[in-house]
Amino acid sequence: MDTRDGIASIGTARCEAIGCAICAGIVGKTRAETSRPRRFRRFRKGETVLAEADEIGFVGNVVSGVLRMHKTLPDGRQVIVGLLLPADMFGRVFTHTSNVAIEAAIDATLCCFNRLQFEKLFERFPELEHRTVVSISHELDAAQDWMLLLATQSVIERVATFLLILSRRTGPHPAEAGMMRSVHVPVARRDMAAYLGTTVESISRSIQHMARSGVVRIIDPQNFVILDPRRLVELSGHTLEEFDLPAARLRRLG
Amino acid sequence: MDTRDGIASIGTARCEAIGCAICAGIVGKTRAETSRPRRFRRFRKGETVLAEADEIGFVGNVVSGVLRMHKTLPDGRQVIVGLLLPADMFGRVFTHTSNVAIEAAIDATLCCFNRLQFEKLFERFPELEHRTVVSISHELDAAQDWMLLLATQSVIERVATFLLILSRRTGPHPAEAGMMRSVHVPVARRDMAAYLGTTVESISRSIQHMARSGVVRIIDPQNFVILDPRRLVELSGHTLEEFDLPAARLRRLG
DNA sequence: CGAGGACTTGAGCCAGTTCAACTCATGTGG
DNA sequence: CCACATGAGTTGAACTGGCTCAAGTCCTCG
Repeated sequence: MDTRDGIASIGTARCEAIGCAICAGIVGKTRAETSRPRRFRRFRKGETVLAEADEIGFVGNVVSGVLRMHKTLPDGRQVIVGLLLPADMFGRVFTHTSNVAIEAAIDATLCCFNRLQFEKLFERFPELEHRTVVSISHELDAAQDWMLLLATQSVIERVATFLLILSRRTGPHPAEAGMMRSVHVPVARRDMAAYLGTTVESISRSIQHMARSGVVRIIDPQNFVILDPRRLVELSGHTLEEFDLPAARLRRLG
Repeated sequence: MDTRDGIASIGTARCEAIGCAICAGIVGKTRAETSRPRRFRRFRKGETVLAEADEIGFVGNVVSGVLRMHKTLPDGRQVIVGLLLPADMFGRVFTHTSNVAIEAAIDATLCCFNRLQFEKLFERFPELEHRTVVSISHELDAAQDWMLLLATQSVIERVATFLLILSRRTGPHPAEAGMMRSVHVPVARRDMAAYLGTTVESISRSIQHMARSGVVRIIDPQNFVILDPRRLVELSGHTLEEFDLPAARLRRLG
């Protein structure tokens, strides 16, 4: 089953640039044939993409911006079960109603497909369904990792882990030497707290503590420089390898 | 895409009885052709089915018994990220290494397929891949529900939720009237604690408290009778509907 | 019968929550 | 342009749910 030769991305430049899993999975001779069902949609910060228990009308992936998926208990307590960054898929195939609410955490552009049309594409592009399976699998992996974090880790460990994950996913590629890693947190404290299963106060104390002890420098509430990656990893309770940080390349920054 | 006419379960009586998602998804004229790659395997309580970071050699589903999936931090803290009951799928397609360790929580029989052979079946039986997508989606839903539980709920709420979920999944079908629901917890306190992100002591205190206040009756440490389903649901922080418990049918038992 | 494991119960302690006050940045209307 | 409101973030102080440690019971198994 070698399909690699047949694969040709038919996405726009933007979709190609971010490694859009969906568009890369669509194999077709003509651009027109395959790009018809796709539609770009913009959502402003705070707008709802899909409410909890909503009919799932469309699926797709994030082109720019950040989406947050959250769940709410009857009494109002809520948790963010995932942040979706560019290239991540959202929505669910073969599923009528959503298990989570999806909102734009900041202004976002989405590459959307009608769900039923998207499922129909599986017939012509089996590779697309395989990619969908892999995408959901990764989301499940992330959810299970997060369960470990929520069930066993202290607040400081959670914050450290969160910064390291963001650093790996969104940070500029690490220079060969130097390793001046800046981290941009794309959401406010409130969302961070809902994601990490704690309160804004505890988040604030953890971050200030890490700053006082020289592990990170606070540029502004949403931007940090990781001064000491090794110690940040120690604080996270994980190992260097889990964040793709080879020990050989790390050194302390002044 | 109407494949329903073509679907014929080729599983054994046992697979059919439990609604085995995989075997039901395999469409074939001859039993021999499709049942070849399948193999039943038995695992004794405590045996490892798949270790964390292991090569995923086979996938399949649970025929009888219970599997536990768990993750471990470098320092040894661990959490159970899921229990797999009969009819649940285990393993991961299109994935080389496992994100979780899988062990038999009690003696278990598994219906196993070589992973690569299983993926090959997708070509002939697209319905099988669809079912796989749905299966992973349900696992993701469960993981997200659990994140809500771990991030926001008190220990008593978690225990109540756990009992209600087990009651729905494994309990005898509720009589039209009476609703004498007995719940069998298929794992020991230690596993319950690891699943609910707490300690055996806290689990014990919660259960004893529910017994003292007349919500459940303790038959033995792993068997309970739900005396007051309504109050158990209240304790869980959820609503009746979330556990398929129509209010009209519930009444307090003496 | 003794050892070991599962479960329960008690008592003290602490991480993290809650509540409250304060700073600072942003925006709005007179 | 200032007065004021509003929201985000930080910091302090007190409280508490659940953890830790310790002891005890009960059951199973060799």
